[in-house]
Amino acid sequence: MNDTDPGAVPWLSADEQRSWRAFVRLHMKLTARMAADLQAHSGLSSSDFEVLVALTDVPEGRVRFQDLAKGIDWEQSRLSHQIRRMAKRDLVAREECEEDGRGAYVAISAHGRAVIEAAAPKHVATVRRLVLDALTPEEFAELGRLSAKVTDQIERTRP
Amino acid sequence: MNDTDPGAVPWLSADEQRSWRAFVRLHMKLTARMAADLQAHSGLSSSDFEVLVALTDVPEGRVRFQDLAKGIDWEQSRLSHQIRRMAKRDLVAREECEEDGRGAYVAISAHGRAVIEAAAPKHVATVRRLVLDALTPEEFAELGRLSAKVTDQIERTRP
DNA sequence: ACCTTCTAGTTGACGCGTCATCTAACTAGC
DNA sequence: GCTAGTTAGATGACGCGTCAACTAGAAGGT
Repeated sequence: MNDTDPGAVPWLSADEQRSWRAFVRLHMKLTARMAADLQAHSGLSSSDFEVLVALTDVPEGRVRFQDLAKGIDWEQSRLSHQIRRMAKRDLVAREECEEDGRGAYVAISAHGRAVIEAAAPKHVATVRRLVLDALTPEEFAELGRLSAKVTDQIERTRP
Repeated sequence: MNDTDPGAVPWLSADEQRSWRAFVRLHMKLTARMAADLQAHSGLSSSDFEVLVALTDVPEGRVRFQDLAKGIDWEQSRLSHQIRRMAKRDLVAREECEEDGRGAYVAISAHGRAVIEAAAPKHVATVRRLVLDALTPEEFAELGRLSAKVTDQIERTRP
């Protein structure tokens, strides 16, 4: 925990540390605010939102569990729990799968569709207000570019 | 959910959407990987780590609950739960506060100190490997600058 | 047909974070 | 001193996410 500790793995320089902390701080603040906003305006958690968006992205409004999990990069068990809770609130419904007796579809409900269609524009507005409006278009593009670059590195560096 | 929907709040352009999704994806991947890494190498959660870092940042190694909560920007109740769990694992200890009968200190234990001192260099190495190494110094500085800019905007825009 | 093996999804336990609520102790005004 | 209001922190309930079993159906070889 000491920068001058000899023989230690090099700590971050003051500049690096400042950048890193700014970055971490942004993560914290942004996720917290987006979640609060979504909850306040639409009664949805970020997870609810993510699932509903994925379901409205396919025309039929229903997807196999497995495919949905892959699509949003979730563990399958997490999805199972989430869908159970969402079904209880009538945002989605489980449906049997005729082709494969083990499988199941998760389908968006009419209510779920209404909720997500009301929530989405507010969500976009929040993204605009909190992020897009803070940056020039060039800066925002750069942020995206740098993000992609780091993500690539993360995926290249296998655990 | 439709870009061409007239009268709707403007959705993001294709470019904007690509940048935004890259950014969100980075958040997801990075937090997941960092947490997994920390857990694997040191048996600590990100929360554990954050608390221990805050505690080693003060020379006495003990801080009042309230101050600690403010320092790491946590809800007081969250901290209370977290400290209870950490105390059970002998990473920290509660200590009474003589000056204020309501108050309490949370103090890092010898074991906690050993754990964090082993964990910190590995954590820094991971940050370097996953993020710093993906970018030029200029790019990393730019990432920090943009992060700070957006964070400012978020804090300016009060909920 | 039978038996392994794989795959789809579920479930229960447990750690985590939030919210609302509670207790105890400090502070101010009288 | 007493009382009202505030502050420090704890606690219980509940939703969430992970991990490790577990169930049931599909596939493929014999």
